[in-house]
Amino acid sequence: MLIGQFEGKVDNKGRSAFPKKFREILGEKIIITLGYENSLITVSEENWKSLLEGTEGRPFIQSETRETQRFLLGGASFVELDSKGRFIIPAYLREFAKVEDEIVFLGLSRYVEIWDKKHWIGYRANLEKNIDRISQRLVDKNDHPTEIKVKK
Amino acid sequence: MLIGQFEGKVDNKGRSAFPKKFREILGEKIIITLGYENSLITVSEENWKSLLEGTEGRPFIQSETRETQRFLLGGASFVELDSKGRFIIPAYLREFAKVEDEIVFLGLSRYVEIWDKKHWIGYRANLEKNIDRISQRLVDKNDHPTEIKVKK
DNA sequence: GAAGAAATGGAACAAAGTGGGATTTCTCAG
DNA sequence: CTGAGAAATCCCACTTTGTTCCATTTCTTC
Repeated sequence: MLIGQFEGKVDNKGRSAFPKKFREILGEKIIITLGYENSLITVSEENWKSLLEGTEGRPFIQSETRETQRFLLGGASFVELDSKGRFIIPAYLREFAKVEDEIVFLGLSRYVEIWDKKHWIGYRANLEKNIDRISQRLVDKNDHPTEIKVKK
Repeated sequence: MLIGQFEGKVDNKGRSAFPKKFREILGEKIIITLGYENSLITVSEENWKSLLEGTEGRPFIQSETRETQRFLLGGASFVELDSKGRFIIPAYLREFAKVEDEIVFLGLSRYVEIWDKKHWIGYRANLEKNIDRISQRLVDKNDHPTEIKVKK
């Protein structure tokens, strides 16, 4: 299970070392794509493929299909770790996540999020301030099943 | 499978270099035609026909069928890459896609979309609003215990 | 504190991208 | 039918980028 938080950095060639602990679980071949709040998501190849099932073979003349595919396929990249466990974050993803120098790897059960460190610190500060309220809402929601289906 | 996105440019002779990764999959002879949202579609000869599925075999009396086919078929061009992997986007397609200087190649499984960079950035900003909905599926799927594939 | 493993940074090498110029082809006018 | 001009194509060389490998430093463990 992927848990914990590790810091890393991106060198001047865009290279970044994947934390050892995570590497053992995710494998050498990983998929990196756009995530929430301008973070990046990395998942194993297997998990990625299982997500794609059901999106393939759909008529591309439907606009919904096109949008989903542009996001899932056009936004994702297949990366391999080098012999030292390093990989290159594609330029457009670095741009998206506003990655500069220092980054943070977050183990979230089955996947790993990558954040720009400054961005993460700012986000976390906000999160900690509001965690009581957010958790409370989560509890409230779970106590009222009828409200769960509300998804923005 | 064609995934990821790459940036490219059109030189002063109208030439563009097709990204290496895509070239290896598509081959040297490609078909380029009008796409949706003012993008361009490039596809290998083999996949061209399967791409048209969904538009064929429908009653010809439907004007939508005729129009969709005129759009896709009538706008198609056959292009070959030069020894350096470069090709020329036909003038009418450059006009259609409002291609100026910088372009973006999007790998979408069986075909590649080409966008004017500025146009893509604008479109993507809108697309990112859907990130929540789609990313949630990626994460949800990974959290379902029944689907976990146990790794060493 | 020493030995081994891992992380980091840099240098060297290879590959791909870019631009310019020369040659060929095409078109249109004389 | 022929020649000039423009456009397209080909080819070569330079620049930039990406990749691999190696050496040094840092961290762990015994």
